[in-house]
Amino acid sequence: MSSLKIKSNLWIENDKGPVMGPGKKKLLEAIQETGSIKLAAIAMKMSYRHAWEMTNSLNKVSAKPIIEKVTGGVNGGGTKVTKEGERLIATYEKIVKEFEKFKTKMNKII
Amino acid sequence: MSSLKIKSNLWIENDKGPVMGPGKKKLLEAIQETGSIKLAAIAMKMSYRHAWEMTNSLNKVSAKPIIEKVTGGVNGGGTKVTKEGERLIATYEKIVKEFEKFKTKMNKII
DNA sequence: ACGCGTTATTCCTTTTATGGCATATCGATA
DNA sequence: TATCGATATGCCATAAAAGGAATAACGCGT
Repeated sequence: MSSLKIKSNLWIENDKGPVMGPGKKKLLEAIQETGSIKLAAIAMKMSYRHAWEMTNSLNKVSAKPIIEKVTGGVNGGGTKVTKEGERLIATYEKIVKEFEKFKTKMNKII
Repeated sequence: MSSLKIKSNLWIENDKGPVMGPGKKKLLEAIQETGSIKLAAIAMKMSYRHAWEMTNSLNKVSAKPIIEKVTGGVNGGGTKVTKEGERLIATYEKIVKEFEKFKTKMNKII
């Protein structure tokens, strides 16, 4: 046992680029709760611009839409996470959980 | 089985900061082969400055020296990887190898 | 004391990332 | 058609990272 610790960034990619990581996961969850990118951004204390760019890259990268955006209309519109998006979040959570186990195991041998 | 793939950066830290990652590992190996930071930098096609900063941060971060540098003297000096450095490289390799297994396993379930 | 080749460090330019701000766009509703 | 609130997007200022070039420092051997 030493003071050394394994660290990592972990994310999911497809052939078009990164699909899910810790930042996008949190943002999607905030969107699920608030129903809009704007409110999610406020809740996460990030700029709308940043949040929007994350959602934009999400839909660029995925064949099936991860979020559904409505522009205009009642209340100006809003954003929802699709079933596919929920599935992605769950998959990512699963991987992160397993990775935590892996790190615990490996930290014992270094 | 999908087209999704797990990606990651993996490195080792102690309380002072990052100690070993893919870039530092390659640089240390090049230093082992060449005996100097300068030649290692040339071999890796990176600037001496960049290579030097990496070695500098290595010794800042580690209690036991990872590399030994000699300034001046015959042939101008040189740099060697210590036993501690070799141990670190080996540890990192071990972790990366195990992590590759982990990724293979996880990629089957996503 | 000088030359040599390497490490060590400074300075300044270029590039890239970050972020705010303003504004256009959109579409149901009144 | 005017309003409203959210999405969509461009512009520019600033910050931070990266990089190159030049040069100082070092110490053994001659």
